[in-house]
Amino acid sequence: MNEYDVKNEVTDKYSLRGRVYHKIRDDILSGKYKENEELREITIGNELGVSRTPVREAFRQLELEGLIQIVPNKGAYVTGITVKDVQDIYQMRSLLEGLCAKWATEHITKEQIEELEENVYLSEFHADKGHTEQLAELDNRFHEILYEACNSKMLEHQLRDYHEYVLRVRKKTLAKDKRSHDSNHEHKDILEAIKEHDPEKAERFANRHILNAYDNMVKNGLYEAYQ
Amino acid sequence: MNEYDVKNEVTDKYSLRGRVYHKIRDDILSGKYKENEELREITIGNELGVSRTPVREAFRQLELEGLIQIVPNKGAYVTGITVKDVQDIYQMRSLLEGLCAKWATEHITKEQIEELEENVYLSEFHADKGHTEQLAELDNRFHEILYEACNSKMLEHQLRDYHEYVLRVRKKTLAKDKRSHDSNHEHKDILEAIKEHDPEKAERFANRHILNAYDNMVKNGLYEAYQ
DNA sequence: CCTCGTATGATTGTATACAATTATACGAGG
DNA sequence: CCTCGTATAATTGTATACAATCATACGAGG
Repeated sequence: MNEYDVKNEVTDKYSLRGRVYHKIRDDILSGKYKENEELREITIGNELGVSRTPVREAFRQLELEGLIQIVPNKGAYVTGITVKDVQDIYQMRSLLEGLCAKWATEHITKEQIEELEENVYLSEFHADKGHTEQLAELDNRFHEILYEACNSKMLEHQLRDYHEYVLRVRKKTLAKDKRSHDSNHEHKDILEAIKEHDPEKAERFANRHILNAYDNMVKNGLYEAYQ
Repeated sequence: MNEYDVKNEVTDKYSLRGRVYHKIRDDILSGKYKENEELREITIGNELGVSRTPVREAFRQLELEGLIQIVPNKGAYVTGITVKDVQDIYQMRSLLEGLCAKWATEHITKEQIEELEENVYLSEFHADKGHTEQLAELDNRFHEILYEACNSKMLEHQLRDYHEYVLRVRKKTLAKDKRSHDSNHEHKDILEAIKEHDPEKAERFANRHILNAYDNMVKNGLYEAYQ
């Protein structure tokens, strides 16, 4: 985790705006707010015990993300996230995670490779034991290392965004024992390709990895909440 | 242009926040604000004749885009955009524009195809005449149609973002007569693949199109402003 | 009964006041 | 001379007051 994110985390934790932002975001992603529902600044402010100012700032961010739509002088309306949105993001992520793995192959450090190796090793252990919480954390970290290693601020930023977007869905997916072993194996493949300095191979494995995660999700009907 | 964007345009035109947001954004992208420069709410507010409130809201959006970094209780610092950022975005765009063309092939309407045909035809004319303004507009529109046709809110949103990002650079690139003809030809190739209902072919052509645009930009050293 | 205009209330847009936090300067103590 | 702590100034964070805008209700006029 780099400096940028540490600071963002601080913001989110300690500022009202950050808390409001995440609260609304979660409520939209979790389906608490329905499509086209109108969000009133004062109502949400009262619910969270803050004034309109932090709520407004949170609205502006959510608008930019496309989660709500603001009509001037009128109101904020939930855009929400559909099954198709999740599906599309997985397709887009597949391509970009591939690019990330490719670039990471060319820029990764010794230390990062070692952390990936440790990560893969530990994941195997926790998968055997069925420790879903730790698995989710390790999976996060595996991808996070690649994001850092790809040496592209833009790609890193983008993939983190998508990653967060599908985090809820992904966590459920990994809860399935079978998938967690497959996922580990795919991580191992990506790591091997990186160690062999074969960027194209790493790209293909990473592509496949995301698509497999998506297929598994569909097969298990684990994204019904997003209808 | 869909309903969503019409409304956003209204926002940007008539609200102080929208104007402030675009002003700062342009100033960062054009290099007026240097890397790591501190942006003070009150200073910018005074410059634009508005209070801190709209400035703050604009800051929040810029932070989410990664153009500035906000340190709590301290200040906002310009992250800026480097040559490498532009380069990376072109690589990412290449993949996503490919995906967009692929999906567009599967969902495009008769009317959209007709508009593309008209677009390509008109572009040839303006390229001959050296009408750079119209060419830029037509090029925008060509990609815009594909974004609409791809039938994915997420991908559409993302590509519009990137497109805006590199707009300044791209406009300069098209000013070169040679490139504008090549670009038109590539547009024609994409359109033909779509008409043949060959998604993979459309994807490859779109991939190539963006990479060519990038290569041309590098070759002409047209992105020096972003050093 | 319908249409249009106006009045009224609700909501967002903006400005500003005040609180909290941070950085800096400066002096006491060692 | 250096270190540490405190006071002060500057800046952001938040709340609130007021302005502008929009939606609705209602009544006059046809």
